[in-house]
Amino acid sequence: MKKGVTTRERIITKSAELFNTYGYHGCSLSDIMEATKLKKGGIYNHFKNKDEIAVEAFDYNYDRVFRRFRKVLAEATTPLEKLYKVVDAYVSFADDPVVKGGGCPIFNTAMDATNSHPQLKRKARLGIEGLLTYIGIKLKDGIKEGVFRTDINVDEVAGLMIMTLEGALVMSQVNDSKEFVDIASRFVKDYIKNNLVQETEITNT
Amino acid sequence: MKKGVTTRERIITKSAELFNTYGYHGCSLSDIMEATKLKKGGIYNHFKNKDEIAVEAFDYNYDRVFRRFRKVLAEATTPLEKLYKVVDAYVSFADDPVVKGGGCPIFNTAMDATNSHPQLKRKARLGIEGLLTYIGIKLKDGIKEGVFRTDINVDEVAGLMIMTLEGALVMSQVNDSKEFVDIASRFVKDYIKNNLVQETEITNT
Amino acid sequence: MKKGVTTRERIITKSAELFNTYGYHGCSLSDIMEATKLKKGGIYNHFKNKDEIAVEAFDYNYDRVFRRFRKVLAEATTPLEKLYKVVDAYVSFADDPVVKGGGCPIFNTAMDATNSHPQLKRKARLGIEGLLTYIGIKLKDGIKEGVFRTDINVDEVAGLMIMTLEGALVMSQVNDSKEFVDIASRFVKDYIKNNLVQETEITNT
Amino acid sequence: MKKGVTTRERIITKSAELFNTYGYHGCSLSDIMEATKLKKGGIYNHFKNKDEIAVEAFDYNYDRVFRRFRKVLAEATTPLEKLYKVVDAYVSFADDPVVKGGGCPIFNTAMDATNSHPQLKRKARLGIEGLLTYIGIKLKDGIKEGVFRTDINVDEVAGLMIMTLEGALVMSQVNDSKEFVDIASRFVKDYIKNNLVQETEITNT
DNA sequence: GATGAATGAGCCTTCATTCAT
DNA sequence: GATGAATGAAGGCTCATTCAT
Repeated sequence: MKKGVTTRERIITKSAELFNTYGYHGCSLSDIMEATKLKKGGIYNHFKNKDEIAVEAFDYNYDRVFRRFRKVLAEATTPLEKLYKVVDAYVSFADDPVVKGGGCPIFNTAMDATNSHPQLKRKARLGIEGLLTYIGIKLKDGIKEGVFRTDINVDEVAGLMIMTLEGALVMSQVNDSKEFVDIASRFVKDYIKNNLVQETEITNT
Repeated sequence: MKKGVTTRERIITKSAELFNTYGYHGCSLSDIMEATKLKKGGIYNHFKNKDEIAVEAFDYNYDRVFRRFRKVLAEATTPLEKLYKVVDAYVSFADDPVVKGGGCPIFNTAMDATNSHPQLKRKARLGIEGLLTYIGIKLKDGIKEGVFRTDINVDEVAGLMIMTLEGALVMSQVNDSKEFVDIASRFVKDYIKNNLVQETEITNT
Repeated sequence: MKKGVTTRERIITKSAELFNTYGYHGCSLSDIMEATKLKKGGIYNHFKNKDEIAVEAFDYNYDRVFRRFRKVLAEATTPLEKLYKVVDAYVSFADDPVVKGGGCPIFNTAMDATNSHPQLKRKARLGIEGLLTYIGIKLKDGIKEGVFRTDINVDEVAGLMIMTLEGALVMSQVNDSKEFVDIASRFVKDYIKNNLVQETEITNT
Repeated sequence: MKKGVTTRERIITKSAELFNTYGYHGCSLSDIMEATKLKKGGIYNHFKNKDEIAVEAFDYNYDRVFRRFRKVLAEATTPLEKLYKVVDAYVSFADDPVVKGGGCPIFNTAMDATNSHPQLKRKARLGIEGLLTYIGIKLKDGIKEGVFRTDINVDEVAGLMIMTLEGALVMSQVNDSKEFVDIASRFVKDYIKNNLVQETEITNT
């Protein structure tokens, strides 16, 4: 309450950045110590081990991702706008990272943990399911409202959007350029417009 | 002399697997020792440090990726077939990994090294450029032969194919299922058919 | 807090002996571990690396040298007595080493570090300057009090005393005998008596 | 015979420099490998271990010291000149080291080996005895020829000359200046003139 | 006579963790 | 709730040495 954030939160915040930047094995407790200005004991007072920190840091980063989505989608009103904004949110990851280290922390963790940290892998998997669900809901809403075609495979479309935009993020990160996210953004938006949107009016006229 | 080369290759082969599986920081020299049945000194007789191993391991994996592409594309004759086979090659990464640990080692390295290993990051970037170039050539060949539309943006299309398929690979890995690569495969192939291929017959009639 | 200081001091004390005995490269952290009954981590809690230990160990030994000087000179009252006692202090280095390993730690470090450890070399140089200054002060005091001749070159005389006595210490050490320090002692004392002391009586008569 | 020097000699020459520069523990076989452009095996063909190299390197350096003495004394004819030249030889160690690393290799080894390498310590002791004997002979020759006083203690004088000049060398090395050897040189020469030379003529007249 | 390949022990340093204070 | 002090294991790397070729 003192400074608005508890020590525990500070540890999570800082290590969330570190884990997203360097990965689980690339980030040591000394790094966390330095970042939090705490000593070993101070950290272990709040967490029983590094894994626990990593797991909570993931949760924190996961939350940040969805905060970003909600924030970017806030002003959108129609399902189409909302879906466009989902794309914009992904683009924003490149301009203004949700967390230091860049990219999408969910995807970053997925790659980092797949073969080395079952617990984090599981979290990452659930995280991606979360993304799928989130986008899925936007799609379903649009279908319900008659904006999107009724024959679209929601899971597939959501999956395609995610893989394209996430893949683009990685490529942009390693390339130090926004080029690929921009390409992905345009492509996905075109795809939405051309393949998801009901062409009722146009056809009818 | 023969033996030295063999040992060196064994070190590279084994550590290529280890680095692809656990990442640079997640794979220790002890791991390499165990995998190669060598002692530390034996390893350091062939490489001056861990970085050198990692770099050569990347080169090895990079080569494996393109060997796979060439192998899968071997029987394809037309540019369209070739492009389809590029997709199939990516799908094959999920069925039968080019290297232990799964996924695409170029992409894996990209994520692993982005914030922690400039040299590997550069290699990964060049690796992705290699992928872009490779697919770009297939596209250009198709355009030249009149199979693909002349107005396609080669770089963009190549980029889109890669980001989609690579993204799908990561999602499949963390999900322990081929689901997403299959979706990506179908999608990309449809895209090729519907958006890249010249619609000569239709036009002709 | 008390305990930490104690441990830190123990590390310095013990490694001061080891460095003086075996030199920087001849003394390993394992040696320090054994001497301090600490594990590596325990040592690195107090020092960031071997160099830092070596530097502080030098400071400690430097201090011991001057403590010895002060102790031996404590009872001396006149400048002449004091200068004699400086010689005695050097002799005492052979009988009862200021620090395990024997000789003069300042000189030992000088030789050990000259070509391999710039930081320690600098410390050793400053250490020798300290010796020169210390003896220089005794000489100047004697001059001021009219005991020593006014025309003596203080720096030269101090330098000559040091080089002779230090050289003798090394020779005695390698020879396992006090022979050379005794020779040096007698010589330097004669030199003081015959060349530094004002011959007032003779002149007066 | 090929290049005038055998491989064995090259190993000794190079490692003699290295040992004099860095000391026994500060010089590794890798350093010797690099300096000799040989591989491990190539070195171990000629020496059974590092100690053997170090011992022979010492002998080589010892020889170089006496070669220098002989060279500098070559033109001297009278015992007095010869003794002066002994001093000059020592001074030359500072201007033009007998062996890379500087100083007097005998003294350097003495300090390096005293507490850590009995075999080398013994060699260094014998080396210093050699210096004592060498200077002793010059003194005895001078006494025999009536140039030096008959009552001088040959061993003591030789010892004093050595400790002073060697001590000065160390101080000059750590100080990166010739200052102290010059002081020592002047002092020892004065001492020779004033205390060793027979004052027959002066007294007689 | 030289190299190449390998080893076991040791180097300095950092790791994650514990626990008394 | 935080620190200080300690640990055992492991990190990457170099050591001196051996021996088949």
